[in-house]
Amino acid sequence: MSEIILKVTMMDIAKELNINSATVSRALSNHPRISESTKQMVREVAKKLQYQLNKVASSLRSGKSNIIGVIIPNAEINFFGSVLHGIEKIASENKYSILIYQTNELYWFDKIGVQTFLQSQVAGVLASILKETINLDHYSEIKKRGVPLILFEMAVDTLGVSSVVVDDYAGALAATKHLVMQGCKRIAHIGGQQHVSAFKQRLKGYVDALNVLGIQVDDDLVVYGKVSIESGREQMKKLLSLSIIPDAVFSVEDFTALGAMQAIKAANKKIPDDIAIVGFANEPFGEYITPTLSTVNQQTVQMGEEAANLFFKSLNNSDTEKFDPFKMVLQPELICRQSSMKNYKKSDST
Amino acid sequence: MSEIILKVTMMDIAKELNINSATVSRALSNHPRISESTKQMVREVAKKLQYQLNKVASSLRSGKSNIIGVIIPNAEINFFGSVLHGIEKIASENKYSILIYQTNELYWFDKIGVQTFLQSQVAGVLASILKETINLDHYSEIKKRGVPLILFEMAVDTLGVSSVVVDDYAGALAATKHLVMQGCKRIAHIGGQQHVSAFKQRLKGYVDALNVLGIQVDDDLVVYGKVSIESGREQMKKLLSLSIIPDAVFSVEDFTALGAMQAIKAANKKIPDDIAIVGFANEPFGEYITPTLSTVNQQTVQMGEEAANLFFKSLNNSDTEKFDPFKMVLQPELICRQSSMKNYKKSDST
DNA sequence: GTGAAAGCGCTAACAA
DNA sequence: TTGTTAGCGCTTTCAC
Repeated sequence: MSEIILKVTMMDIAKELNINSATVSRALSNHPRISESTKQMVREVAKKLQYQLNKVASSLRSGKSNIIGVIIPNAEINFFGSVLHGIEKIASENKYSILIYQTNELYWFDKIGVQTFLQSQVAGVLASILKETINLDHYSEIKKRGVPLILFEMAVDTLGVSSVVVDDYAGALAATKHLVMQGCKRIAHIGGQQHVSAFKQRLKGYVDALNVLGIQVDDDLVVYGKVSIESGREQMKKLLSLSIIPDAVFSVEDFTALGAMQAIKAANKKIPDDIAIVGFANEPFGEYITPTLSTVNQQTVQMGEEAANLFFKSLNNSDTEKFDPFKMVLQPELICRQSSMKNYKKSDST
Repeated sequence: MSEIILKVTMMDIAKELNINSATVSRALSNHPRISESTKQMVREVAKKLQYQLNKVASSLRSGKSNIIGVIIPNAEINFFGSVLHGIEKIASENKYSILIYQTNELYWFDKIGVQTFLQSQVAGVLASILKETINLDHYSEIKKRGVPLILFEMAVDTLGVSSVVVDDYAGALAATKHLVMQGCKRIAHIGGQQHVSAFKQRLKGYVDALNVLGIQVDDDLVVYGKVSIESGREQMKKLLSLSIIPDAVFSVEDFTALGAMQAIKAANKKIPDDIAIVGFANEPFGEYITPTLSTVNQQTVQMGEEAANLFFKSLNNSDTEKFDPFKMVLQPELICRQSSMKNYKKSDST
């Protein structure tokens, strides 16, 4: 149990077999010009001595590493845990490891994270950049040093790097159309901070859906708040105080939708019969509340997978030619649950 | 924008200043016996040339790395995202980076993860071992190679390593006592798979709480299922079919509790008036369902932080003396919400 | 098909 | 206070 395994190197294997350490290296990496018999012997001794490759030395010598750096705001947030899962899955399949760094949405941390990754000689960086971005110099430094950079969740066109984002506009369009199809006539929108482009796109989708379907957009029915339960509650109260209240709400985000639902219930209105509601983000709780919340799924795991895939593609292409930045836009999925289904079958869900 | 930063080494700085690269190394690491003026000059040139330390070379030479490997089942699961957040926070504060690996609860992945970490020369490994563990040889190999190993969520006494766990017994005790204090007389328990020690401890806490308070444990009121909504629903139906139904349920886990709540509602019983209920895990949804779910908080972020702290402690102590394995037991926190508060104030929560 | 030798970029022991 | 030298463990020319 407590015996200690000493450091064993290729040199040790070479000595044991009276061969050169270069041959050992070649044998272990399955070099074509090494005889099967030698490979066999080397593998046996390696196993006997419990040899483990020293990736640090290997990486230094070859100038290549198989580590990808991932920058996220916070691993505790469901969205990023999911993306991380997707990234690690693909990386793992390609025998790459994942180094993570949390920015906590702070510029300073973000900058240190990038620097640490660069010093660690990562093969690439996958990052979700800050919502409030002042300065992107540290990101262009990644590019300048020849390290592939892929963005997810947010795209920054000026950086000239590939990115994976979800089509917020299409999601909002689908959600709003769905409410119209349910027979809703006065559809309100609780919007988010308009300097966040995703929230702006969702507003645009809402407006365009109504326009396309020949419904006049009523400015009174569009209110703005932050992404929080409290804010949703407040904004909904405003909507409920209108002379003619809405019969549906498309909310920019699930937590805001939750707050709105609380306000609707407090006003003794029925969901979805009096007011139908659709959120955005597919937060896990939506499936468990009463009524269950219709929402838009952002394909988070797929986002991570595609970001990782883009990285591996850029690895292969960089050998031959310049790899053009590619913006991958994932199509979100409308999830219709009780909160927006006027004729839903009552179930025993909570 | 598109200019390229060439690889610049300590040698480049040394040449520029006509000094030795060893002096550069010492200056940059703030060695005490280097003059302030030299340090100043070196730092200036380093900045001018946009020098970045090559941690791979540094690590190979010094034999030390500042990377910690973290093994978790799945980053998508809330619990582990939280723990990861805690670990990364402490690691980051100590200028360490985090390499992650997901096992997906598969032995084979687990083994590969450990091997990858060892090859990457990590300074330590923090791991949540598999629920169903057959073979722990790869974990004892970590120890044999002199790499500190800390377990979280699950402890394995035979491995002789430090661990951070939550006191399941105390949590169950508190939850059950709370139900008694609410005036409940017939308290049922929906248990989990009894080969999982955490679930066993929760059953024990339930039994002991009743015993201590002089309440006879009724075997009919203890049922077992898996950790899932469906299972909770099924087990609750069993309890509801008893000739005298329970007036409270302590459920082994929040999802099971959610299923139970659905079954109670389907049977047209009121929560908590007819049947009060407490879960375990503090899943986010508990705050948002109707009624809000009382539960036991497992201190996940703190678990990660303490695991990382234990690692850093073992780093310091290993220099002087053998570091004794230490089992840190976190005290869980009972969160009383509507589902168990017989006299709760009606609020507008959803 | 294998060996010899050099060197990736850094740090640490030993000199001076 | 700084320089010299060696070498961490590996891979990769260039030989043969």
